[in-house]
Amino acid sequence: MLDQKPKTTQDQHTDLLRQFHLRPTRQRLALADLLFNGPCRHVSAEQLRLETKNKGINMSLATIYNTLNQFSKVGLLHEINLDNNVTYFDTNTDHHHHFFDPKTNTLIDIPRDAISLNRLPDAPDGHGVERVDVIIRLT
Amino acid sequence: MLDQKPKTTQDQHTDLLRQFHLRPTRQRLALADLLFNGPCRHVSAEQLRLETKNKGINMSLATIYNTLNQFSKVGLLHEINLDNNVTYFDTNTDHHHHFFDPKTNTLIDIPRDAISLNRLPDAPDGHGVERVDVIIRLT
DNA sequence: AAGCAGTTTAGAACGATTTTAAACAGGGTT
DNA sequence: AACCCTGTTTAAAATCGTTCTAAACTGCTT
Repeated sequence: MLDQKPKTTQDQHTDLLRQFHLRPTRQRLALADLLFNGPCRHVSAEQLRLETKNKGINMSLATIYNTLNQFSKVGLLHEINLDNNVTYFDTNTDHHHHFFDPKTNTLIDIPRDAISLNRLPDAPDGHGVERVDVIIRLT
Repeated sequence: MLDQKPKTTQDQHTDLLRQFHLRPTRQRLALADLLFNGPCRHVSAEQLRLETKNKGINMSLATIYNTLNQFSKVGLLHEINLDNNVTYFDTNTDHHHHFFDPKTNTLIDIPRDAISLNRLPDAPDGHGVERVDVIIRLT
């Protein structure tokens, strides 16, 4: 009888990356680990650079940018831009909304059904609606 | 009997600037002319640089940035940030919403009452709601 | 006309992000 | 195992939008 090895989160991330035709490299797995274990996050490239550095993972900033952009392109992350012209990456890719605290540049998720949008205007001619984002700016 | 001179838009802009304790300089009046005559606009600093250039108005890019920031600070403009990490300035400072066409990086105003937001979540402890922005991303 | 504070300017500096071109590493093939 | 090909990573340079600097200038009051 063969031992059925339990699937580690590493293995899961490997599978995930392969699904999107991204090679499961050391760097991408390390970032997937930071991003997709635990609760949803809103992170910038710079924040991830610090986290990898603190964990002793060696990775260039360019790779972090490349990876975040690739993850976004395949739909594993969602880009968000705020006042400070820094791109944040949201690990929650469901349709949902945000509180935004401009003092701390912090985002807080709002589940989609916590806001009811009745009566939306028609999209201009030749366009459809891709997504509706509500940002509640806090004081 | 003295001739009552009609008030030019220049004069109006001069008054406007004085109201906010901004000296009506040549450069600020030129930008006010581009921004506040005609319909509402969503412009970037770079767009205004081109417009002034094309009109033969000499003005450094730094002045355009300074002026746009000052106008925003006193409430004559509203800043908006989109995907491309460029700051746009909205001459419509009423509370309203936007369509956004990511192909052309274009914003289209939506009057406030064209969208009805029922049921908003409570702001997190210690915070109030400053503003609610709805961005309808077009295809 | 004089003087002062506020304004403009060119250019340097800055921070976030992308590009470059060369080294490297998966993952198949033999 | 060694080999190869292509995709990936890398450090460094380049780019882009924006802000800062320090010197020149200009409204405005006296």
